[in-house]
Amino acid sequence: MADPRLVYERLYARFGPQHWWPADSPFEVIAGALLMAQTAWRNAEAAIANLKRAGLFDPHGLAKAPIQTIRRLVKPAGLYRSKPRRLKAFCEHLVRVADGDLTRFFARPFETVRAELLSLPGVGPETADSILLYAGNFPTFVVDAYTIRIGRRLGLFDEERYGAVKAYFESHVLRDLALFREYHALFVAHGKEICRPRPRCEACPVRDLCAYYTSLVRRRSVRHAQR
DNA sequence: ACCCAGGTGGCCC
DNA sequence: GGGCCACATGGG
Repeated sequence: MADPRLVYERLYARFGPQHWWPADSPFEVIAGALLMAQTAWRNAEAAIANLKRAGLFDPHGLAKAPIQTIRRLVKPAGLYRSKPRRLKAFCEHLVRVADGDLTRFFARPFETVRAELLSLPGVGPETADSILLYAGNFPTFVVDAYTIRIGRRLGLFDEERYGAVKAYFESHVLRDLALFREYHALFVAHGKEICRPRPRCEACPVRDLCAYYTSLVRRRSVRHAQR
């Protein structure tokens, strides 16, 4: 079975450092995480740009702004009936518990912050962990659709449940902030370019480790032999 | 004209 | 716990 540390080395060698999360402040990481769900990143990016242009890109401002105003600005991110409310709800919460100060917000025990995030609307496990890892500097492993697809195809695990996949990486990879950040980012890079719904295995840097590819080749050679 | 994207919540069994 | 579905936009 493939070693997840070796997979990391290969992906890093192929794709290089990803400089993730793509944002210039912790608050932008959070806004991005909330607006990104089920949407191409460029659309979440456009929504953030609109908020910035409108001078409405800060916790206090968004906590006070009318939902209609936020809706108009974040429209390119889609799901406009839920995302504006999620963004506003987070900001209201942040203002309430930490006067809008993210440093204070994160200066509490990991489990406390994680449970709080999960209680907010639109914040599920992936969004919560992304925020904790990339904005809060907590070494917690982020699992997304790419992580599950790639891990399953490689044969690392046969699991789809968020907690189970997260536990797999946290027990098989050294718990390190920079490493966890880079690993997740590399999964996304690999998933976007290679390990897609229709995979491009010819260009895959880990295909020799991959259970999916191995069985693909086996089927192919059987068919060839039958001719 | 489809299919897809770095999910989440609601509802049912 | 699992299975299914709606949600909305913009790009391939």
